[in-house]
Amino acid sequence: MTDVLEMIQQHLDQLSKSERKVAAAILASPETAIHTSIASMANLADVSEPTVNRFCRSIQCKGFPDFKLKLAQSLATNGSFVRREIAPSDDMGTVVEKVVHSTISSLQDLERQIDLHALKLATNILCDAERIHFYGLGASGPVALDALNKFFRLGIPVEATTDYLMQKMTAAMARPESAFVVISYTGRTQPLIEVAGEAAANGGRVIALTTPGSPLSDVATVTVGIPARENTDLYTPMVSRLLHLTLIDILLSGVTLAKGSEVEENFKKVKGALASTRRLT
Amino acid sequence: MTDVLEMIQQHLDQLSKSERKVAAAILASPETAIHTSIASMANLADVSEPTVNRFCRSIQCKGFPDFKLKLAQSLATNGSFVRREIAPSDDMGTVVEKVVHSTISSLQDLERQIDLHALKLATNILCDAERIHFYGLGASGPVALDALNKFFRLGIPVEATTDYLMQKMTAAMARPESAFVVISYTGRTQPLIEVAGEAAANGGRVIALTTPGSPLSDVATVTVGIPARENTDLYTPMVSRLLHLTLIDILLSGVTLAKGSEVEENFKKVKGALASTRRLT
DNA sequence: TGCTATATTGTAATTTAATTTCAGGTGTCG
DNA sequence: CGACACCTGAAATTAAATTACAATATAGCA
Repeated sequence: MTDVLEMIQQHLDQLSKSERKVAAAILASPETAIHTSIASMANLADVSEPTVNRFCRSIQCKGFPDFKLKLAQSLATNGSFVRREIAPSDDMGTVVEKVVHSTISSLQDLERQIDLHALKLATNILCDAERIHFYGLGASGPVALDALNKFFRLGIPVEATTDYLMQKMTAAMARPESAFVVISYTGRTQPLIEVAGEAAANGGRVIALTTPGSPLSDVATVTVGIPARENTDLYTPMVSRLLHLTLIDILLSGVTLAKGSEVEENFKKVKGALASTRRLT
Repeated sequence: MTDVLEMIQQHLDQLSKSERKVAAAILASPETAIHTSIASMANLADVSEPTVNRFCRSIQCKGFPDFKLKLAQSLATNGSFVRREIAPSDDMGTVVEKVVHSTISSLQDLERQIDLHALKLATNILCDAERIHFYGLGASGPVALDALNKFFRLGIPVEATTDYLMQKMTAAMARPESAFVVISYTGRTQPLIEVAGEAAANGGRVIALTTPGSPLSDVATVTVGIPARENTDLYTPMVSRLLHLTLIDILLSGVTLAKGSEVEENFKKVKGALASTRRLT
């Protein structure tokens, strides 16, 4: 489902002056927009009724009623998961609710904002790679290790390096057949930028799992990620890893699909190997 | 917000015969109901237009348009996050959507099914602990390491052990002031059950992040987790770590709240230390 | 069984809302 | 400065929803 509010933002520059007035009025209070007729909507935006109608058409709706419907839907989906700070007075149930909802909200942001083209590029690089390196420092270290756990099932050599010196050494040996997935939430961690740059300079394909437009992003072949959210609150749960893990899930799913049957038997082998470590009762 | 579909079910016995026909038609395919006029709706239900209108009034709506709006909203909130398997024909956008929605759906399950009492107990154990150990093997290893990254800010000794022998050794030295967080999705990994049992036998407090009722759960002081979901699909993204990371977020939030101001300054120190590794441009 | 009272339903009229048409205006570019 | 394209809104048209009312069915009761 395509979100209407998003649609408005996207088409904002393609709208005429009066149509923009309508957009502004709706963005100012979407809740009211749902419950008013086209006439009062025209009043609120200080334009004529046909203009409101044209506005609806401009953002890919059949008409005003259709627009109201779509708006109601997107408010229903977006409104239910909000990011709220945890307060000292919260009980356990509230903490659970706030953490989970914040996480869901971030995932929704991810879905909306992710660059599909970049994702496709990254998938292609990973598919073609003869060897994959995952780099992470600090909080992103475990993310790299997790990626290792998932990707080694592809049946090609995969490494996760969380040690700066090891990263330097492996980056020095980069070749065009090597893919490097460099993980950093802010994309401003100096040592990581350095090794990513070296890997790229030596011919390696570098996929940055980071904030687009960040210094790390600049040295990478392709950047996969969404803008970092300012995070001033002490109690704010750290959703960055969650997002990166999900991105890695997405990349793995994409690669698995592309590689098809040759990978499936690897999955089965791994499942078999694990079975013997399990206790049934 | 009161759900319309729910409303229909509730008022079903208070509706007249023809109105029930309308209800049936709508429940049969709510999606169509949104996009049709009152006239065609009357046709579908084989009743007259005013009857459709009366039906809307009976279920606490102002009229047919209002009903359509409410219906659209409740469909948007309830139906939108479903777990769907990834198919070879999916394009990148669909893969993203399916992975993200599956993840969100799992998080919603977590919110609904989590045992708040167990969570509170676990938080208390962690608050009282003088030392915290995180144990994980295989895919849960990175989760343990991630927990380390988050919890060391509490200012007490924290360790993450992903090596079976190291786990055996540290478990042997367990004391009542030590808390052990043992992470396993299925709760059936034999070596982990063993070390968790040893830690408990030596007097340690053992928090199991795993499936309730599993063998690991049996040896633990308290179990935090939700039932494992059968996972037969090859392409199904692995959401278990996501859930465990979120649970750790929740635990940390709980402990941070309980400890209050003494922890806050630690957070600030950590932020300061990281700042110097960042590049601003 | 047959009658009345009440509730239910549909037809037609009315009202309301949304859309289209068209004319007047505004800005732009040669 | 004039011609063209493009906004914009007034008025007309069309479509949709609602109301009023009449017809029909249904239940209760003698």
